[in-house]
Amino acid sequence: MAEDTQQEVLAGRLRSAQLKVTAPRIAVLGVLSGHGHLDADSVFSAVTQQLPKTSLQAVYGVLSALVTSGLVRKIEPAGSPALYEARVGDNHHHLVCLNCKRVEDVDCVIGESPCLTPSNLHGFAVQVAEITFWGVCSSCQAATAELEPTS
Amino acid sequence: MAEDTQQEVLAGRLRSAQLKVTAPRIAVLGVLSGHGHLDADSVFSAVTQQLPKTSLQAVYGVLSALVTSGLVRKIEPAGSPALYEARVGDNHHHLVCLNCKRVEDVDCVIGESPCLTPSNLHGFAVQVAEITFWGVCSSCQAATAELEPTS
DNA sequence: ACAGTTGTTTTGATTCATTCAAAACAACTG
DNA sequence: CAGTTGTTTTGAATGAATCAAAACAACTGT
Repeated sequence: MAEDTQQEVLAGRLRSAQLKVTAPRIAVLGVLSGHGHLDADSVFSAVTQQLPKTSLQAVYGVLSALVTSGLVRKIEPAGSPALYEARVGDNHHHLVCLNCKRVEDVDCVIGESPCLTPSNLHGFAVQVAEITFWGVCSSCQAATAELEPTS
Repeated sequence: MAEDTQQEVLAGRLRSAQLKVTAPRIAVLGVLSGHGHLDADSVFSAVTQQLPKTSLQAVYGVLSALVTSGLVRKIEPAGSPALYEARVGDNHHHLVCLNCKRVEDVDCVIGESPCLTPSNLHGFAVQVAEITFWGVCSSCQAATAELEPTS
């Protein structure tokens, strides 16, 4: 059935990253492939629905292994717990809502290379440029407009 | 003496931000004007040298008041506690060492505006773009080179 | 100069996300 | 299928930051 093939795809990804294939790892990878940006606790909740005896620490362990091997990316926006996403390898950026902390992907920035070129490197060997756009998401704009109809 | 005029300058900055002038606030502002990027605990250590009975919570309270009023900027690089800096109003960016977490300022990015223009806003009202450059600082490069002379 | 009001600082406790460590256990190798 | 290696569980601990109430200090107007 479809679930099995999906599990095999995920297992293959784990194997090619030289990771042992375990049920918690498949579950975590599956959850992250479905949803966008989840914190450890949300991943834990989702995982325990299919694998009830998984511990939170196992989730932390799995996430850390997946991040280290490059299968999952960890982002840490100010004011939120760490978030994990399965979209990887394209160094995309993020839009974060100042109000509700919702996160959206930003495919890339116009021009691209300017953002990777600081004017003064202070002797640093720069490896990546991480851009976070802070703003107000559409739902929060709507909610604010409702509270202040004419100001 | 010079110290008094410096204190008056800091007091003036507090007044023009509509903040009451208190000894802990002047001390915190003074510490941040001298050094670069400090976490709450380092600010606390520096402040208690001139004002021994200041509490850590007071430092947190002062920092939060200064940040809210725009006199101090708070940055939260992944993997470090929050850092505070007195340089404010110019939306400069940061270079962070992947190894030792040292932070340096980046005056601005070549081109500047491209980095403020995401390709898809997802309905967000974007207010600021924050750029963090991750790399290895010169001291850590030197330390690594010493451990692996020819590889 | 001083009393009142407002806002700040202290004191003490608590929260949350995350990490550590040891023992029990399961996946891959040959 | 047994052995090795690495993972997961269990239980506890950490660090950074926040909350709340009481004591206190800065500014206002008189």
